[in-house]
Amino acid sequence: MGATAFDDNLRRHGLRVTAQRLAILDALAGLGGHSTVRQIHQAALRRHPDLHLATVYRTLDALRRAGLVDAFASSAGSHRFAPRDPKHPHAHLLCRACQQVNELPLDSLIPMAKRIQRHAGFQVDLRHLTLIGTCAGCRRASGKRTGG
Amino acid sequence: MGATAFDDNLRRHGLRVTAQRLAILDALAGLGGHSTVRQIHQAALRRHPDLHLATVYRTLDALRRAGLVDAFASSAGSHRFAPRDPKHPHAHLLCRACQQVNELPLDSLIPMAKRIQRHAGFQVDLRHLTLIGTCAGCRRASGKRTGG
DNA sequence: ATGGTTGCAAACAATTTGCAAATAG
DNA sequence: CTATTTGCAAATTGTTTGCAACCAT
Repeated sequence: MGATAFDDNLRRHGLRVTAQRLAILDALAGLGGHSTVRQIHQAALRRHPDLHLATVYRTLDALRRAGLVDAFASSAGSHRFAPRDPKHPHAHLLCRACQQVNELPLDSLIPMAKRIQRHAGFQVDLRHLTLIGTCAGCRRASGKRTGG
Repeated sequence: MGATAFDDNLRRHGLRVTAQRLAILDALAGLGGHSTVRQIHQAALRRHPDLHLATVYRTLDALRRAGLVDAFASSAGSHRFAPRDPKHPHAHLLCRACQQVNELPLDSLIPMAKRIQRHAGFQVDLRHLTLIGTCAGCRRASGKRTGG
């Protein structure tokens, strides 16, 4: 582990490179995304047993401001965080039934965003978009309604 | 009290008609929508000075389950509530800069929802949709970027 | 009368903050 | 060396809950 990509990313954004931050970035990458602060903390503890929860909050906030992670609010209490992947930008599909989060490539949404910007002057941030609804599985499980 | 529309709505959904609930519904209507629990409580206190905050939480939850109000999570801590208006269903545009919430008629979004349902099998609940971004005013105020 | 509702206080959970010690640059 | 960053504990804020009294039905 000859530290590298992470180090650079941090420094590039004017943040100091600390063991804690590397542990958190590593946890974020490992969890894959859509994780709660609690989950990130748990995962990062493996690399850095002393890591304090408050540090995770502060670090995630710094990373968010630096644009290294995306944050979004779920209706269920806590926020979720995901490492930002410039190669595969995506919005989120949050199933109200099973609380599972899936990804939706931005392509499907760009026309809508353009239309809204034209009509309402509002510039939608598609990376922070979370669509709430019912996933295929849960819809089948309950009384699959076509809605509308 | 000539009670009426509100009374009926409550009873129709199997809820008892209490002074507290009428005060809360009235506050919701007066505030117009997108209000926090705190705001609703404050407003409702005028009609019912003893109204306890816990009651507001319980009532809003009951109203939400009954489909009389919509709830949505803002990234800034607390949830927002709005009376549901079947005549003018709308999604929400939340400006990250000024925290202001505006409405967006669902028409603009239905094609997108249909496409997602077809492709991902995910049924989007458009009434709980909050688009985060930057409103026209704030975009002009700061450095209006066209965003990628 | 009887079960849904409320007020209250206390419990909970998520997040933030002040401060001294530790440390990256 | 100096400005950041961290650990910790305590404070804040948002929300939920147990329970006895209360009130709509």
